Amino acid sequence: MDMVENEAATADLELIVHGPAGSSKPETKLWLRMLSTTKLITTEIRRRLRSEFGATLPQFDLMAQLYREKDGLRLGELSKRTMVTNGNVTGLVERLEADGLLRRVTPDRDRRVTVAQLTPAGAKLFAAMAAAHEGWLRDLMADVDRSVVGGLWSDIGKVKASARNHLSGSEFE
Amino acid sequence: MDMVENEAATADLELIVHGPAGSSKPETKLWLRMLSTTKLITTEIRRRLRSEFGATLPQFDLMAQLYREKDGLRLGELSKRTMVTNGNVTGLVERLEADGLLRRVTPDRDRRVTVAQLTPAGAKLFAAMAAAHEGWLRDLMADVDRSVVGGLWSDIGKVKASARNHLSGSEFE
DNA sequence: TATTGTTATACTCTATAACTATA
DNA sequence: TATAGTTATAGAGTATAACAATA
Repeated sequence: MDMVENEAATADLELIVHGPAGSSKPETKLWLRMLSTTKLITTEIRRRLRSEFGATLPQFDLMAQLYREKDGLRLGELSKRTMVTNGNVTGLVERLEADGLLRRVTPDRDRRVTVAQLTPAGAKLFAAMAAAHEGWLRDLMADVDRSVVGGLWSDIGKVKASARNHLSGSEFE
Repeated sequence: MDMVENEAATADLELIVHGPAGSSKPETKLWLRMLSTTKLITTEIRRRLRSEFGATLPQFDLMAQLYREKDGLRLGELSKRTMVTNGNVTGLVERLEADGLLRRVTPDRDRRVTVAQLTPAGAKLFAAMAAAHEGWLRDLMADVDRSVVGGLWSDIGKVKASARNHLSGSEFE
């Protein structure tokens, strides 16, 4: 990931919708800036998760939820927290279970329920991924902050100003 | 998309990596906030693009690039701008061409090159999508700004403060 | 030989809906 | 009847690498 490409891609995305820079509404500009930034970062994070840990971002998200809940979570709750549909949570969980990273348990009190929880191997792997992840972010944000964060700062100010015009009881400031 | 779910998802993502709120580094917090926000918005944008226009977000991105370049773009350039690999650009372009939204042309001066350009139908469809898109964003940002934008504002300030400690010649402010 | 695209492959994700078992 | 998950299906996206045509 290099600086030149970052800036090029950011500039492109700013201009996606309505041509010349500055012509979009503040909401749109903020959104495009966040979209380009998160795309740059997620692409790189995904690449590293895959090459170094054999994991995907959705899997990382799911494991993160379970890591915080030592007793595990029901699949429906996992679905809500990860914003992934029930049916697709089943598939995600199956792949992780096949790798020995989590297990599924059905409690006797309600046999409709399935609770997923990390195995020791899963918890260990997640801890390693999270640690690496933190370091990656520090580096990646350092790459993008000069070109993007300053712009975000400015865009957010405009969205806030714009929001004051049609929101009552604003919680800003 | 409702407010309660937005806030829940945001809160969850903030806590993904290191447990209690506030324990993560500023870069990580900003990143998690942007990730949760963009995920909420992209999910909804993708849903509406599909149901109202039969398009995907990558297709929208690609068409946006071509919309700005009436003479078209070489596939390699399209690949760079959309951050999609060459091989996958071929697939994207093929699907759009099959729908009559763009055409591929090979210039005589260099027969290795393929230039893609929107057809009139493609330009018309993109204009309609972009207009709708702008309205969707205004609504969606209004939904999330109270809970998220204020937090972004605060997080960015911390990243900037943190960056001042290891960047020379900062372009902030 | 280097460049531009294409093809091939394998997996994963996403969306939708029908279905099963349990309550 | 309602709820929790599972299964089925179809389409797209993503990553990698080998390949063909042209320069």
